[in-house]
Formats: sequence, structure tokens, C-alpha cells
Amino acid sequence: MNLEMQQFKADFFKALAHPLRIRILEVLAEGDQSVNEIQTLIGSEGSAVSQQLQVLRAKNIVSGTKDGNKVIYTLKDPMIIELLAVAKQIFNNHLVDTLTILDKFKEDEDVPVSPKN
Amino acid sequence: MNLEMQQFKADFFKALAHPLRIRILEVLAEGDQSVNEIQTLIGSEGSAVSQQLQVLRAKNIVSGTKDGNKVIYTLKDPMIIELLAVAKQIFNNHLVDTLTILDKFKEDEDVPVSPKN
DNA sequence: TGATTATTTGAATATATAATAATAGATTAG
DNA sequence: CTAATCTATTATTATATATTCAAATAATCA
Repeated sequence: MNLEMQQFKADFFKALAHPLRIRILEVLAEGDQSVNEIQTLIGSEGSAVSQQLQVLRAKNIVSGTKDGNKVIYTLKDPMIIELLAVAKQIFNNHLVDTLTILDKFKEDEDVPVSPKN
Repeated sequence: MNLEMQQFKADFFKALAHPLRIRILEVLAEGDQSVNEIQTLIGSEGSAVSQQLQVLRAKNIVSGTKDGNKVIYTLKDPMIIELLAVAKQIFNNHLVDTLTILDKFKEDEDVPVSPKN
């Protein structure tokens, strides 16, 4: 396993390492969408989405094809969906432990009434 | 899916987004190792490995337990191995296309004699 | 104590992010 | 046709974060 390959892998994960980009991939996992639709679903500004799409495009994770006025984006590999699913499982296992964030999340959504005993 | 959860996911992938850290995880996927052994296997300096281990520890991806002089590191979740495996499949599928790096890799290792037809 | 193992710190450099503004192509109304 | 509009991308720049390397620290062992 050479060094360039390691760098390549790192760059791939780096492409996923952004809240908006993950959100975009989750949206595209449900089906192809135009930039405008992605914006609406995510609730984010146009140029921000476009910037992150560019990062994903550069890493060959998504591709966009022009359709008249719009550009429709699609995942280049359905395995991305599986990757996100595996990641989600990891979140649900051990990693959750330390998270003050998730503790709050729990209080907000699961146990809205009871005090912390 | 709230914003903090997205940020959490992004941070997780960010922890993987480094050549040395990926290398470390690949080593630990084969079995628990001391820092010194990891260094040797990877061919990297001590403090560098320790720094990256700290990042992985902070994200709860690995944990280290002291054993006398040494510290033995272990993956906190075997699903990490599966994640890396899925990622590898993705590399082997579509993503490889654009890579000049991988083209070189191919020429060096797979097709040493034949010219590009 | 001296050697080994590991972590931590600090500082210089590099890279990524976010927000705004500028640009470009396609469509539609006048 | 051409001007205005909608869609999307790109460029710019200030700020924040990450990386790297070297040196200092800490704990254990022989």
C-alpha cells in the first residue's frame, strides 16, 4: 500500500467531512436532484451548495448533468449509500458514548419530561 | 436530522481524513498494537503517530490501555473495519477513473510491460 | 540513573470554510 | 430580438482549523 494511495483515501474521507456535504449525499441517496431542489431540501443558500457540490465533483463522488436550465446531480456510486449506512451504525454503537451533543439530543427527543435522575 | 448530528458525522469522517490515521486504523484492523509497533509497521516517527492517535482517541474511534511501559491501542468498534472495506470497494469502482495517481499505480504494479493500447 | 516508550506543547505553515460579489448560460416575457 | 429572470457556478478574501516538525515532559523499566 503506497503513500499516494493512502493520500487518495484520506482525500476521499475529507470530501465527506463536512456537514453540508453529508447532507447533500443523504439527499442524493434518496434520488437524483437539481441544485435548486437540493437547496430547498437542505435549507441552504445557492452558492454554498454549489461550492460543496464542486468538492464532491472534484473527488468524483457525484456528477452533474445539465438538463436545460438546471443541473441534475447523482451519486456516482450507490456504495456511497452503504458507506453512510455503515457509518450510521458506528454512530449508534460505541461512538455515541462521549457525546454531550447526543446527550442533549436524547433529552430533547426521547425523554422530554423526566429530569436527569 | 438536526444540525448537531450532521456536524458529528462530519467530525467522524474528518477523523478518518488523514493518510497516517487511515494507515493506523488499517494496522489496528489486523489486531491490537502498541504505539511502538504501529510506528514500526507504518514507518513513521513517534510523536507523529501519537498525535494522530490522539485525534482518533478524541473521536472515540480507538482507545489505548496502558500495559507497563507501553500503551496498547485497539479499535473501539469492529464496524470500522467494515467501513474501510466498503470504502475500498468504492475506490475500486468508479472513483478510480479520474486518478492520474492510480494510473501510475496501475502501470507500476499491474501492467509493467504492455504499452497503453 | 539511564534508556525506553509515549504524550504534549508551541510555532510556522498550509488548507479549509464561509460569506459576498461577480459571472455565465438558458429561458421567458415584452 | 433583447432585456429580464432563473439557475448554477466561480472568484475573492477574511477567518478558522489542521498539519508538521522540533523540543519539552512524563512515566516506566532495566
